Amino acid sequence: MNKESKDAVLNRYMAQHGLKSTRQRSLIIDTFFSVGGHLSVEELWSKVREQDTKVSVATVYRTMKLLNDCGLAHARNFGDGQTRYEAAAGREHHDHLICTRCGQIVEFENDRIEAMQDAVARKHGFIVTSHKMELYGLCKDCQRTASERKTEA
Amino acid sequence: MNKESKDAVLNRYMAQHGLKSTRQRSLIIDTFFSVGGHLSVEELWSKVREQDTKVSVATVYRTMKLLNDCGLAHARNFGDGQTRYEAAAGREHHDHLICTRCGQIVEFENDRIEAMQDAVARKHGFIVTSHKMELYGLCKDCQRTASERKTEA
DNA sequence: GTGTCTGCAAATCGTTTGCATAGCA
DNA sequence: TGCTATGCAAACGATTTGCAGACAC
Repeated sequence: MNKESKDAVLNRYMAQHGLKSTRQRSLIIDTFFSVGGHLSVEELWSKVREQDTKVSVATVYRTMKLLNDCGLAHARNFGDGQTRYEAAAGREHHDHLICTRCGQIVEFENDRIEAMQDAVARKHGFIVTSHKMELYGLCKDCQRTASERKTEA
Repeated sequence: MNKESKDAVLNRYMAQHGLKSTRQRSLIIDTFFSVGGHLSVEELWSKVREQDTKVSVATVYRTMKLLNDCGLAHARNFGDGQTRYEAAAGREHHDHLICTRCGQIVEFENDRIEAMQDAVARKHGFIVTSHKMELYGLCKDCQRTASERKTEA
């Protein structure tokens, strides 16, 4: 059903904007949703080229912008210099835990933090429309690696 | 006294790394700390050039990287495509409220949110070393502007 | 002196765009 | 047919780098 509503959103959006469905677009979109995670355009492009060598980066950029505009994907920026996209259809808002050693990204959500953010904003006269919260640190595995290294040294 | 410790940190860092104090570096650093706020390299460069027309952007980039490395400045990324720097010496950790209409940036800190972030991370096996939290929305003035517009329309 | 800086311009990196051609409806 | 999409390569904006001369110590 998630699948259906995704296609529905996409079809409606494309119809409303006079956009056409093409082989490349479908391939890119299918690949994006089937791979999942937080993909950079570069990564997605290489996945797509496993199916069709001729697709250009430009098309991947254009398609991801389209998915972002119709709300099916969210552009994210984790400080590594490239934009990453994540699937957004019917998903709750969430934030990220990022391991600075291995790059693993874990999603989480916490209503109490969100409520407190609103409270802080209100105190400063702001009305919050969106926010970004990223926690950087070491995941369980990398903590172990780090302590092993210390022991070895 | 803040000034003294800043210079102390800088001098120690420069001595340890065999770096030299130059006219341009001093000018850039002084300008950065005296202007304050969240400066892009471009903005800082233009301020610096009011004093010395000959300074190149490259030097400003190199100097800000230096300040960042020795911990006196923090690089920030508010999604407008350019890196912004803020003074960091002896300041508490804080987060940002950003007005999406006028670009105003307000700093705030909230220990309870930070505590909850740590708790969430722990639940996922992470140890947090740093984080980024930005709340985007409308500041008081821009809310008024927005509602006036609605009234006019 | 000698090794670090600086300015300049060229290079890079991620991303966007113009244009002629290919493709969907 | 008519209009959108694609691929390509050139254009972009922010940032970095190689190099020869300038400067600090």
